[in-house]
Amino acid sequence: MSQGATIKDVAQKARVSEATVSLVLNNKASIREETRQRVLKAIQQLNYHPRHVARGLASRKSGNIGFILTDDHFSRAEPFYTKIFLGTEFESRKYQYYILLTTIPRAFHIETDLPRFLRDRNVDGVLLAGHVPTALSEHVLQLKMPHVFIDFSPRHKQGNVVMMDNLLGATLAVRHLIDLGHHRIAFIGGDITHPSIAKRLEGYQQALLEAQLPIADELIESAESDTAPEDGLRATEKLLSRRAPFTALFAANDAMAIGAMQCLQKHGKQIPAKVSIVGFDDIEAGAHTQPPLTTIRVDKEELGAVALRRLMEMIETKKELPGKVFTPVELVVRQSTAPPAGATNGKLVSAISTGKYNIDQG
Amino acid sequence: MSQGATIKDVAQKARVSEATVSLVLNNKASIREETRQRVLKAIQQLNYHPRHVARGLASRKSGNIGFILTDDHFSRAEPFYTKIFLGTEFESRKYQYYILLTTIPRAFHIETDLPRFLRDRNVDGVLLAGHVPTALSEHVLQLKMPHVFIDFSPRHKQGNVVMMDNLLGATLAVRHLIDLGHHRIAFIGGDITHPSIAKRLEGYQQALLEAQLPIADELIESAESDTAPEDGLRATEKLLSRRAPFTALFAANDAMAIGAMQCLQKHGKQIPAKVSIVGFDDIEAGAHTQPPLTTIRVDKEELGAVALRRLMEMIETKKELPGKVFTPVELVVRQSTAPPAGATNGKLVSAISTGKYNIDQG
DNA sequence: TTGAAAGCGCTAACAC
DNA sequence: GTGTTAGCGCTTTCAA
Repeated sequence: MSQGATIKDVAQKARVSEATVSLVLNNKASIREETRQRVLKAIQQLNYHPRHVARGLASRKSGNIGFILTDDHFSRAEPFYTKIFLGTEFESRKYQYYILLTTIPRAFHIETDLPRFLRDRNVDGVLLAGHVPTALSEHVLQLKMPHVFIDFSPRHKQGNVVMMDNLLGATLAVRHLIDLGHHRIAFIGGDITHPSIAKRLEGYQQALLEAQLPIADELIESAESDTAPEDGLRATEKLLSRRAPFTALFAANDAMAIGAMQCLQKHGKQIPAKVSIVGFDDIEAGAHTQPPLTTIRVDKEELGAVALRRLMEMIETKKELPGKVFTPVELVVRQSTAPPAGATNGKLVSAISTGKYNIDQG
Repeated sequence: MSQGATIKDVAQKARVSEATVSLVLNNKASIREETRQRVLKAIQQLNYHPRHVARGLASRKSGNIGFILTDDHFSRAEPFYTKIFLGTEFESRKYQYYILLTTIPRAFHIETDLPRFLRDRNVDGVLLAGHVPTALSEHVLQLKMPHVFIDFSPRHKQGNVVMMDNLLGATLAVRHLIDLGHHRIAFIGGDITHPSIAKRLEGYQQALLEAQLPIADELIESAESDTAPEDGLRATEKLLSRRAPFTALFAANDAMAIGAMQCLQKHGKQIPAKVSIVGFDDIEAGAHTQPPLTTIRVDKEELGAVALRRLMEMIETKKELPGKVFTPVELVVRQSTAPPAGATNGKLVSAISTGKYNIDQG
């Protein structure tokens, strides 16, 4: 266990004090270049690596970040949060920080399910990904521990949130349909109480307004309670039963879009010949549907990386970073969208990127 | 940061020395019950939680376990390794240990991609899940760091391995088909160099031998290089082209089984009326195929938990634990299997559990 | 059964 | 610029 050189060995070898080695290590004070080189050389020769725990104790920091999400989010088939985590973990390497990933049950009880690292004070800050229980987020606030919410915005709190740009994404999706020549564009979305879904509906409406197209209630179906393929299927079924014609459909996410495709195909409506479809999220399954799904791509790794950077900044400056950050989204055009039957002037559109991070749009 | 009671506060409040508090905490020496209670009470009153880093420095342990897997394994759509990790993380709580999850690229270079915690000595042991590069496993061996391989057995090393019971699982699958009355049972499997796949083929053969059925080469197709649905589809296509009749098919995993189903259905062979199919792994998609897939279930969380327990034992005893451990598997009967057309005496079979952990079978 | 004291390997004031 | 001196909050001998 105790194998490996310590700072003491380095100090001796370089004929300086331990303090100097520490200063070089953390390039704190200005050190004469010559001594710096001597220390660096000793470090290399001894293959010295600072012990993370020792550093933690002395600096009164743990050097760890907690990453919390509910177990169902994590073990879901679509590796959405997994990729966010990956982005976080990768970014954390630049800061010499470690990520402690833990899941909490969906039915969260604060007495039994509170992540240990919160009690142990074994993290300097936490990342909360996806929908987390209010009891937990309130506890974190109360601890006054630096934190960032990812892809979720708790009701009782503004700020410290990193999300994908739902509003812009939805707008891009619907604009794409409009550009193709569609006028009657339907929307399906479940769990409309979820802030992300609500924003996507808002984007849909906004794009229609922009184009001076009417917002027709009979083309909006958002009563389902979840956003799985089955919900998409049911929502589309309802839409069809209203007999209000539409040539395109924007689904609040790819999962629902896939359900919608099944429903439409069952009814003999070819995609995109009869109905164009756009989804949201760019999940893997969407690339393998027949036809492949046009969608809005979200950079999950970037979401995780941005959140970590903000958190590190908060930890270093000991200040809250006000505002939400929205990470870019982009339109990915595949084969599920085309000009409506009989259209004359559908513009040709290719993948559109979206500029940079927008702050505080929400 | 420095908020929170320390051992000193507890000692004062309980009118004992810090050493005594420590002893109570780790119930090391025999402490008089009365003092123990006094200490415990003080701990509660002060809501004391030992600082993880301080403990680590003093005990010369990090209190962390590293969990290493390749990034493609981790972000794969089927949350196989994710669930293994979940099992590990959950189990680690009992030991007051934290898991440091890190991914390595598939194209691993030891100079640039070696997990930091190995350099920092920030873990007391490591778990390596799935196929990991030889360069890495050799480095770990060389560090003499306690380690357990999960679902993978490096060529250069026996022991310290936890796997699902591939041999038994395959045997159960094929026995099930035999019990239903099948005699002509095909096998498809890709990447036969992978130890797990090889074991499954072995189990297939063993079950046939047991039942005194011939092992027919023309019913075995294992030339594909991977085990994805496409490979299953191709393998089945080859099988059919040989015109050797079969009434049942055992696929080396569910992914291939799904591909096989597509192929057979395309050729108008109804499942299970014309051909029965059994897969392996019990992935989620298998429950939603038409018909739902009979398969071999693997308890992924348990796999992770068992691996952690073994690792902890190695850390505590400072000894290697020789031998491989095989975690149980069970047959899950769904609708993709039935007696062959015209069968008279297919036994009715329900889910069969498999007894307990077998050591060193492989 | 308990306490005193040393020390784990590093950082952080404050001198010089 | 660099060294000295204290710790950080625990565990761990070794005595008593």
